[in-house]
Amino acid sequence: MEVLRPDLLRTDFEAFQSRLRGRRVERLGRRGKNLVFVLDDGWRLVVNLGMTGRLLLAGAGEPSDHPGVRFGLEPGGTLVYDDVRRFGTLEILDEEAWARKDEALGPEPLSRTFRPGALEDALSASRMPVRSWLLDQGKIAGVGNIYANEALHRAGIHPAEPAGTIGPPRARALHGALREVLTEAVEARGTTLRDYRDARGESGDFGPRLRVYGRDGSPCPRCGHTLRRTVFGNRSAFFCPSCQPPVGT
DNA sequence: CATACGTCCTGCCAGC
DNA sequence: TGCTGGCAGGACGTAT
Repeated sequence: MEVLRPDLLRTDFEAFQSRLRGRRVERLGRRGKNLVFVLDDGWRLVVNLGMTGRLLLAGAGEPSDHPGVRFGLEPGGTLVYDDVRRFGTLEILDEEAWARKDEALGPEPLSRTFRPGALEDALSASRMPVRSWLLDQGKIAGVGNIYANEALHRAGIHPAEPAGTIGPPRARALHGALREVLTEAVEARGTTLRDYRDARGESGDFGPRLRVYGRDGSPCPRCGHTLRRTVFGNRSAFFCPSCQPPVGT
């Protein structure tokens, strides 16, 4: 292993190396935006890609521009964690530490056990703008700014509307919209705005299917009104002023 | 406790 | 052509 960018590690460098060296990866998982490598001793390597992180198999696709950590694999090959902006993190957790992190995350939107009623109840307890609510990993796991905005457009909800005023019918619509957009995006292997690549170096194909994200000034694909952009919570929100009317109008 | 905002970091692109 | 300001997929710490 080679750590070129120690600031990516959330675990002390010595422990990071010694906990990984010689271990076998028993399985790979995902929880929210965290990639989980379960090791043969029960510890886990947990990777969060942040904005621009990628995991690449060296030699499989494009070369890594900004390698942060290189893992030598047995019997051969190299897995590279690459990240221009270095907002991503890598850490080694034991079962207990992983359980705590897991519990701090909200439900998985694509899980069978995620029911419309649960979303309805959770939303009703908050006064946050619903777009910010969707980005809060403790409330619902794995939803980022692209899919939060896309789901809200499909559900006809203004991104700045307080979560608590949405009410049962639209909460059910949002539940369906989230599952729909996430399922379609996964099938398309993700959205590549600029940097995202899968482990083979391939771009995702969902970009052309975005209806509002990054499309302010263009016509709404549903009604033709001009899409708008606004900023709150330090993040851009994109919406159709006609399909997603502000609360009270 | 819940919510709001600045910050971390680098690169790209529109506009002047 | 070259510079500058704004903006970017996330999440955390601090302030209120």
